[in-house]
Amino acid sequence: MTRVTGARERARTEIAESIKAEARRQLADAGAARLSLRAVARELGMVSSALYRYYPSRDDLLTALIIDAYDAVGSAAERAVAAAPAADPVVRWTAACHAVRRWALAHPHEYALIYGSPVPGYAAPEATTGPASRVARALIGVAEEAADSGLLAPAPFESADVLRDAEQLVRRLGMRLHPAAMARLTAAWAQLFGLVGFEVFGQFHDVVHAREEFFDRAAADLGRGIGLRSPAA
Amino acid sequence: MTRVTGARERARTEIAESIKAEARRQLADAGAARLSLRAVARELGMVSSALYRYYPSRDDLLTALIIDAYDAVGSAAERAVAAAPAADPVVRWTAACHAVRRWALAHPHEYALIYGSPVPGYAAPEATTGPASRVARALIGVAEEAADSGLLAPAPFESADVLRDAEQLVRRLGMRLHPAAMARLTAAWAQLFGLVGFEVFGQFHDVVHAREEFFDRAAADLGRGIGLRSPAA
DNA sequence: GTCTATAGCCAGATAGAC
DNA sequence: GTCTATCTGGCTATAGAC
Repeated sequence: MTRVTGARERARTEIAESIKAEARRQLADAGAARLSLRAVARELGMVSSALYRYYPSRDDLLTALIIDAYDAVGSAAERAVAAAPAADPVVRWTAACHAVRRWALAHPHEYALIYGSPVPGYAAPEATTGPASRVARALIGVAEEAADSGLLAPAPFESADVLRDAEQLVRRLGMRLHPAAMARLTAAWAQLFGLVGFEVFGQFHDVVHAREEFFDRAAADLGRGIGLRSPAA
Repeated sequence: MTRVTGARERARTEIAESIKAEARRQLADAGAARLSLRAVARELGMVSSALYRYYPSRDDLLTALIIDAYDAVGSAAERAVAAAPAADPVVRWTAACHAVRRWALAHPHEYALIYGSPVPGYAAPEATTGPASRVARALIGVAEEAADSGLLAPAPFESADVLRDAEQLVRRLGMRLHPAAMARLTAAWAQLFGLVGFEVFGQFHDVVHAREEFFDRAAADLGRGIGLRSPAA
């Protein structure tokens, strides 16, 4: 009995996965706002009503795609940090930034789904917030390790309100970075996605050609801007 | 004859403007990807085919909206710079940043149209590039004036490729900023829109509450990061 | 320049047979 | 769980009368 259920569950999961895969493909043609259950079903040789057994509505399919995308870019950042040399926080930071950029350039439509314009009429449910914070967590982790090694310059004064936000945030994420450093990091986090977004969305067209070099420099500056220091040789 | 033509032209322009105004209103409900000529026509009490006399296709209407949006945010930035005290480049820079942010928060859907996810199937024509550069020009102007007053710290070394891009860009815009400074400014320009975009698109939800203060601090840091200096008291 | 009418599509969602 | 069929809407774009 368990085995049969198991097989069924497996088949169900596989179909659900292939639906998401096809939907991801179609994000490129239609964008999130025009993602169509019918078109996905058509392409899979299913009939549209059959899809509703897997995703009760278009928004639920969107939510699944969003969670997957956040997880993908988050895990790319985490892996980049883990693979970078432990000794140099600036290098670790830059590695995380490059991982985000690489993932975004490789998956521009999924990037648009999570960091681009909100989809009209769609409100992201709570379930997306965890995955959405993975990149930030990876960056915070780099800063925390730097602080542990004495390689994080003390952050300058911030206003009480800004500090309160930062403190709340650190607590909610279960991390331990100093609030003033967290405030600066929050700004750098947003700025990182400014660099990535402009490249992915085409604002650098005819403006920046040496993009990898440009980004590398800007990302390192961002890291140093939040106080990360390389160890003395 | 001229007068009659003039009146006709005026009526035509007025109708074209009201079409754009209604389309802007509908961007909020539908987003750029689902903007519908029919819905616009309906709301104006016209029939859809009548709209084609003013905008030969949906994309042409989109282009008109995009140009207007770039012009609006660009002129907001220009006016902010003009209104800021001439003596302090950091203050002038920050004023431009706040103007961009204010415009974006007041017109989130138009912001999404120009700085958000590309509209699938739509390619912006050349005519948009001029208006699109107005914000950047305003920021560059601040840096140039700072340099004139000796209030722009020399930019550090950049790679040859990055410098070449920056030089080309300055030339194409008909400006005169030093290429190394331009390279830094390009990064700051993208980062500014990272801050603004995250706020407008909801990434700061439950993350940053003291948003104006947070932004003010980050924008000033950005300006100082590209080398702007306040005059000695 | 606006109208009616039409072609030729598309969508999300549900009912009910099998 | 998949199917057919259907409801109820939507769309861009064009033809041709007025």
